[in-house]
Amino acid sequence: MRLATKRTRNTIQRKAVQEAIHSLAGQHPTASEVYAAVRERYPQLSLATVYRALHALVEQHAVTEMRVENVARYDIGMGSALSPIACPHHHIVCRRCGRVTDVCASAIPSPLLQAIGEAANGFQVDAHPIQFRGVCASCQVVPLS
Amino acid sequence: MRLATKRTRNTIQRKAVQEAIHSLAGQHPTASEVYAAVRERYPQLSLATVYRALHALVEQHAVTEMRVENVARYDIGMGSALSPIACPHHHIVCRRCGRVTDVCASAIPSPLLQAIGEAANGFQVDAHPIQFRGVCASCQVVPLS
DNA sequence: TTCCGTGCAAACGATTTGCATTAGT
DNA sequence: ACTAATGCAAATCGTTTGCACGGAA
Repeated sequence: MRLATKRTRNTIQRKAVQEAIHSLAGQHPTASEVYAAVRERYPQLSLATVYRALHALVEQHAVTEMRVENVARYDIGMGSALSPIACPHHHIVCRRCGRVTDVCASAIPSPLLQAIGEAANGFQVDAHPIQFRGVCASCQVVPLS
Repeated sequence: MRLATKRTRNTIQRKAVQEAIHSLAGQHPTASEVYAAVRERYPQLSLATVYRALHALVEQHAVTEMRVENVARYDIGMGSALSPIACPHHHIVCRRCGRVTDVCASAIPSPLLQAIGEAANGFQVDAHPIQFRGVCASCQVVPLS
């Protein structure tokens, strides 16, 4: 279990990770993808530091984390002005190519979520992010294997 | 990538795994939890075999697989008569304790899913399973850390 | 008699951590 | 100065795989 520490110092590495996340906004990069992006500018920066910076940024809500098929993916926090969807949103994962698309959270009426919560023994359901699966537009034209 | 093979032989190990899944129905056990259950009766059965059996059973739709926070969890296939919810259903994961609860899929109207798909550049959204997050009834009474 | 399935151990990919060192504050 | 953050390598966790053997078909 990762325990919340101060995490306050503004190091160049942390700034670099934040920049990378911004430059990859909407692409939901994995830690390794962030690492690759960061390395173009700071080749000495280590993967462990990327992980630690990502955790710090998640704690500060500057970055959001999601998990798809065993790997963590990241995106800019909802507060960020650079976000393609700078509001609460859901995620749709393509069952074929694995890409993640955002959808504004307003799509799902909250009475529906309450009903679902009651159907689940009194669960209090989060309004977002809800994770959907499906087939994205580009994969729909590809014949299945 | 795991390629689909014959997987036809009815070994005692495979039957043991299937029984374990049935005895743990509705609990969404991990592979290790299935392993522990199976070992009570067959102490020599290996973890690798549990994984292989689970994959085989998923292929045959006798078992369903889901992923929560980096680990695969399993449940009996929807066709099974022993299922507490023997129909298409969604999953709600408790953000505090991690437990997974099923909710019948009929709760979400399909026009809504279509609208969501269109909002996501023409995604074709699966009717189930949709993964929700929230706080389960028992965790709601526990004060946050 | 085929080969598929098993058990074991080693390999794997993603993530975390211990430790000595560096660098924000 | 104080101490959080870094870089490296080793450790950990869940899962998969190579290989020789055993048991369904």
